Amino acid sequence: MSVTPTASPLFLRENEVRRGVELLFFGYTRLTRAIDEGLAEHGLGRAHHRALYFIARQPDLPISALLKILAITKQSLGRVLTDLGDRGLVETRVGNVDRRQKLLRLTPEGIQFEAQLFDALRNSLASAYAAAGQESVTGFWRVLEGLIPAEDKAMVVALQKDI
Amino acid sequence: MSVTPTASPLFLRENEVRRGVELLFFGYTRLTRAIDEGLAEHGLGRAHHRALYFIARQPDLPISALLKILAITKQSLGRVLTDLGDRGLVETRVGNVDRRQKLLRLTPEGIQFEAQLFDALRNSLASAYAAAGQESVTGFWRVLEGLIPAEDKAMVVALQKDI
DNA sequence: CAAGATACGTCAATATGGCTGTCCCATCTT
DNA sequence: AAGATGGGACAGCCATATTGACGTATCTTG
Repeated sequence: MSVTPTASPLFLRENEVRRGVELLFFGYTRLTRAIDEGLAEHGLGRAHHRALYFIARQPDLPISALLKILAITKQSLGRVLTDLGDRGLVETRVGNVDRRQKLLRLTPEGIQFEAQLFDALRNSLASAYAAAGQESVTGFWRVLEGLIPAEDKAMVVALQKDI
Repeated sequence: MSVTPTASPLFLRENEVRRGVELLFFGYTRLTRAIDEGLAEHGLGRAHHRALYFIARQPDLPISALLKILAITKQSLGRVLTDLGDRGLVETRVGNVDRRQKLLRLTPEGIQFEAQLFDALRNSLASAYAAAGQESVTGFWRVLEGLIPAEDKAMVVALQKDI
């Protein structure tokens, strides 16, 4: 420990914080752009991909769970799910434990389409992982986890528990 | 080196890739939410903040440079800059080397407002950094840098060179 | 100097993805 | 039987992005 008194690290890191803000902005937006072309082929947008992605991740997800994940309104999600249903990418079945629920899953075409989009994400992320090295990947995850508020963390962990 | 042949790491990391996709999604969206309240007080949105942020970062930025950073159209940026100008947060001056250019900078009110928004970002990011530790922060940066296409990297480096 | 390229502004039309508020129905819980 | 919950649907609105076309001032170059 240094003898020199230092101000709280929380208030001494403007440069590091700006760097993080900028890298997050560029990294996130560039990653999402990787799939725009594939989406446009089906006349879909990024909102559709987000739904598709999380349905692929947790088949038989109830609508209420997807609403929590995406943190948008029922109406906004409704339009997206209608589009995906119309294109035969997503289907619903009645919940077996609670018949009010509709459980979402991808159709075979939906599975194939999501996999195609995921390939683009994998190409981008895997090459970033490879360039940075495994220790960096761990750090990448740790920092991002720290950005997720405590009340949302359980949701994210649930997505990843069955990996 | 293992004797067992392994497939290319670029195609064996579905779990790691999905984890990255999800953490980036939640981390990025939660970080951006941290400033919504402050923006709403002025009737502004996230698009305004992005402009404000990069103008704060590089005073006397020409409009063309901001267009490249944000990667949106002139028309979209035009509205944002009009709003910021109307509220007295941003001002322009004619370029001294090239009189066609308009150099953007924040007014004193703009500087103060940007700093207020930045405080919220700093709180979120600094606590994530602190929880993860410095080695993690380095990894976080490295992976995100790997997500930025080569043709955009110079732009990001330019932002950070004067840190 | 004339011609073309560049920086910026602006008009009109359009798309996407969010929002609020309200109301409804089916089903589960108590 | 009453209330809570899961989901759907209506209407209207807002923020942010798009394309294409055109105009003007200024810089660069043959």
